[in-house]
Amino acid sequence: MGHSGSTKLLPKALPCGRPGPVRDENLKSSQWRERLSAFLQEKGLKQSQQRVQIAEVILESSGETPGHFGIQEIVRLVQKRYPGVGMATVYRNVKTLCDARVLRETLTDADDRVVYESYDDNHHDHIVCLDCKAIFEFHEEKIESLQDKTTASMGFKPVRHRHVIYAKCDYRR
Amino acid sequence: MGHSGSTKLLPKALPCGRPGPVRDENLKSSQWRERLSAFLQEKGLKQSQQRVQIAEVILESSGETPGHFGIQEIVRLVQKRYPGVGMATVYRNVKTLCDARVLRETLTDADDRVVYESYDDNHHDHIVCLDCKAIFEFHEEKIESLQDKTTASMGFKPVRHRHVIYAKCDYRR
DNA sequence: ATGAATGCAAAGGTTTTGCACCCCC
DNA sequence: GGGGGTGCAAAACCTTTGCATTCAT
Repeated sequence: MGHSGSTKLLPKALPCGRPGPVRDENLKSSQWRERLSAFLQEKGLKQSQQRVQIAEVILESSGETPGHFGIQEIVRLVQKRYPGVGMATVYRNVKTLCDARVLRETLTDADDRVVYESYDDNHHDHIVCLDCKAIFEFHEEKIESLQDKTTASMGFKPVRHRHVIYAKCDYRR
Repeated sequence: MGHSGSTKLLPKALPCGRPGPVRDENLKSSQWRERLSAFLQEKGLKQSQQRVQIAEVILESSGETPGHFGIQEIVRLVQKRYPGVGMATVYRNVKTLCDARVLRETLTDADDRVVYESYDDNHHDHIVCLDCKAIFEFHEEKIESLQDKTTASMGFKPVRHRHVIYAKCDYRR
């Protein structure tokens, strides 16, 4: 469908009336294609049609929950647009796309499932709306630094973290 | 084994030399038994042997990783001490025990698996050691309040959160 | 040409379900 | 006695693997 290298996904209204989550950090079409291409070349892997198609579906699907997908959801979307692509291929390639830093495996949603999102060079954490399941992003530098401080004080070097806030929506009531 | 209603689990040293995680907030034997009993009564559920046995195994297993278990691990431990208890029973009851606030479903570990821990009336978050997989707990009030502030500023009411820091251990090097 | 990638189907693993039997209340 | 609970086995799911075939280089 009419997906250009859309960087900005429109904040379509949610059922509760709130503007949908905005994600304007999505890699541009040119960016991820190049990044993927370079990665595959470097690793001596092949640039198969399917790999690109899978990335396309995830990174350039407009509507819906912008940018956050479970694997089964990805399988469905891919097979809808490109029937014939096998499930195993999707599973194998989602991993590859993560290695290529085109996708990122991220928070587990309210039901503890792994979710994939467009790789974002800027770190962010998530707020999950318990009313409508939409996933929002936030970044609070003060939390980040307190976190590092706390970790260090316990004798650890922080590597990565997962900070998800599950919340109710003010709009709903 | 010699498990009394041990409240304090000894900080057995980890492979890296660090004292193991301490958890002195475990519900005392009398506490959880009472809490479970009350819950079951209130809900019109029955006080089956298995329910108590499962809780016992989880809440009063000394040694090992104090207080943090995956379901399969729970199944194994329960069946070791009480052979004959069916797997389905364990699955069903772990859920019940969570409802009863005797257990809590908590962070997903480094491999994104759900982990259960003794219900703790005081909130805490987790640091997972990427070197030895041990799970530590922390609580930083300043992070908590910033978190609430951020959530509110985005128009949400925080309900719960999951904050896990994956880190490398200073002891190891 | 040739090694990688794919699609399919089978295997593996985990969690849920259906049902006859059992046992708390 | 009756309704929830249990154990077992089957079913449902989800993810990985093996292998013959196809494809990119």
